[in-house]
Amino acid sequence: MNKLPQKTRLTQQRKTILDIVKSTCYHPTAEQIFKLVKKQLPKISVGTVYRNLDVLADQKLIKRIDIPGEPTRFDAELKNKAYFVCKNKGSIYDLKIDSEKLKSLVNCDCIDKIDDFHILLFGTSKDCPSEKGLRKGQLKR
Amino acid sequence: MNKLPQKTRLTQQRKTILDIVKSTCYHPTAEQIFKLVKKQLPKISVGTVYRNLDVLADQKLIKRIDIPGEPTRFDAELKNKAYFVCKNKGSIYDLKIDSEKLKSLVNCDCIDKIDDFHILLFGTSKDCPSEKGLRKGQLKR
DNA sequence: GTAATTGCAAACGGTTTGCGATCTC
DNA sequence: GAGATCGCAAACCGTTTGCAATTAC
Repeated sequence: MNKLPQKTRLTQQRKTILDIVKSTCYHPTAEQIFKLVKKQLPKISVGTVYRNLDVLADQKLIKRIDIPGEPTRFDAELKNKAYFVCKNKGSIYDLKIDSEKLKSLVNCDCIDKIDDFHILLFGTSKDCPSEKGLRKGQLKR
Repeated sequence: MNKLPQKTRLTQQRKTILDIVKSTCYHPTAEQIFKLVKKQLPKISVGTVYRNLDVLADQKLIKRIDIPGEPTRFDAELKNKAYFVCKNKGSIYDLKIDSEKLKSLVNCDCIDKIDDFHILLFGTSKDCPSEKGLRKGQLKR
């Protein structure tokens, strides 16, 4: 939610960062993105990554996923309305939630307008990944 | 989610911290709690506050409220299932949400069991506090 | 008595920022 | 050329931690 400049530019760095977020099926952290970009642009610095993620998020090209106690992750799939975090392995599954139905669950006359929501569910998944394999939404640690 | 000791003790510090969280109608941060406790126990240190908040949260006597980009807040009202964050003034309103209805909104066969959820709604409140007054749920900044 | 807890202070980790140099439009 | 962005490194800020001293049970 910073002030964007009047005209943003499509630099190599910004393009590469966006491509990486778009192409990963899991939801990488800034640190992970940094490492991945570095393979293509070895001179890039963390600051640049954070600044670009800020810009891209302000432009609504990507979305932040804030999980308490973990570094922020990023998602280029904007239609994901919620995330399910499996306790066992730290996997994250994307959930689509009907915004209108959700709003109807909320009873509070103090609310004028709901612009956005941030929903995390915690629990265990049925087919919880074994030690061996990595699955969609799972971070290597 | 740390390992609690076999027997926890009710120290002056822990009692005071719990009392403060229970008695405030807004949702204080660790820092704010620290300042308030200090009035009663001038020698207390931040570390003690954080450690006690951890213990109390593990004992389910209080609840964390994690709002992206802000320090963690604490709530002694455990029945609050969600929070509404007013963008204009940073006010937080407590919401009760029907857990079962919420779960029915989620369509994902990967989920085995939902233990907990964490819901934040962002928007504007009808009677948004003016510059003059402070209201329930609002932090002085 | 002994395990839990404290105060202190230093360290941590993710993120931000100020700067002069370098790009993009 | 002007403004946006970069790389670098230091700073930031909320939180955690190691340790010797103290306290609750």
